[in-house]
Amino acid sequence: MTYTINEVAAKFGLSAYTIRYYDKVGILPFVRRNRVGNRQFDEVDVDWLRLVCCLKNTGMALKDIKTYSDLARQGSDTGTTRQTMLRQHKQAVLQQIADLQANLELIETKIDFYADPQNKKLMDRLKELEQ
Amino acid sequence: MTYTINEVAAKFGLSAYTIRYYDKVGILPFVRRNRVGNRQFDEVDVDWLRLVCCLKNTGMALKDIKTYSDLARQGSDTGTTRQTMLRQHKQAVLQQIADLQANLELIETKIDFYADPQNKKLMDRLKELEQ
DNA sequence: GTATCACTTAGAGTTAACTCTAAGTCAAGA
DNA sequence: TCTTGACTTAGAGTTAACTCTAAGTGATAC
Repeated sequence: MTYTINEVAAKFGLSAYTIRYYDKVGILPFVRRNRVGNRQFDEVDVDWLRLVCCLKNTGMALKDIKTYSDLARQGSDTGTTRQTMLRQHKQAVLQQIADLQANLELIETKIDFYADPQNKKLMDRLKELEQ
Repeated sequence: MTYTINEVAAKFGLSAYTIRYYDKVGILPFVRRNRVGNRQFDEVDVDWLRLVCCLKNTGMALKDIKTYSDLARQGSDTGTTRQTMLRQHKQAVLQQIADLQANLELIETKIDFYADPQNKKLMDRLKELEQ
């Protein structure tokens, strides 16, 4: 089973432009072409793109995904280097989650603040300045 | 107690350029100036900037933070509207955390994949193509 | 009094990540 | 055969969020 560029784009909620852009910057190293020259994505390519999207959606910059892709293109000798990259990225993701949870507390505090009518005056900086 | 632009920049890990940019786009609506015209941040401004950073760091676009700021500038009548914005943003943040946790699983799977020497061949797409 | 320093402004430049346009190729259907 | 549709490319344009430059002001240090 193979997929066209529009099929994989739909599968991952991306545009065909984006997929071509990813190919252009070199993070889709294995995608082959049919006789006409159109990209033909197989299951391995789809799995690869899933990982690319995962790394992108967890905040990895495309230039770092490129580094990772270049290692993959070099073959299995780079396995431990790739693993190290993912381990470090995992820590970054854990940190992101912790940061989001900390920020969530401030957002919740602020929501509660608006719920209390006693705070009406504090919601209005200009009134404060008049005094 | 008041702070200069460089002091608040340091406090929040931003550059003075960024603070001026935030002021320019209108998300620091209450900051006053001293006789010379320099920005003078008081505790309320610092609290406001803390919230701005919180919203920015949880993925709210500056144009939405601007909308929120404009509401704040209009006074306490907009309290419930602001609360609604924060409630919706809270849901978006919870979704982000859930998405990060889901992506984390794929990253962990991939780390484990690299840990198993049995997968050496699968790490090398080119070898696969030779067969 | 002059140099230095921290600030000011308007506006230009940068970067990442797309997003689109224009021109072209090929295959299938009427 | 002609048109339609899905793809191709190179390269230009867009957007968000800064980031910096140039020129200027006013207070303090020598």
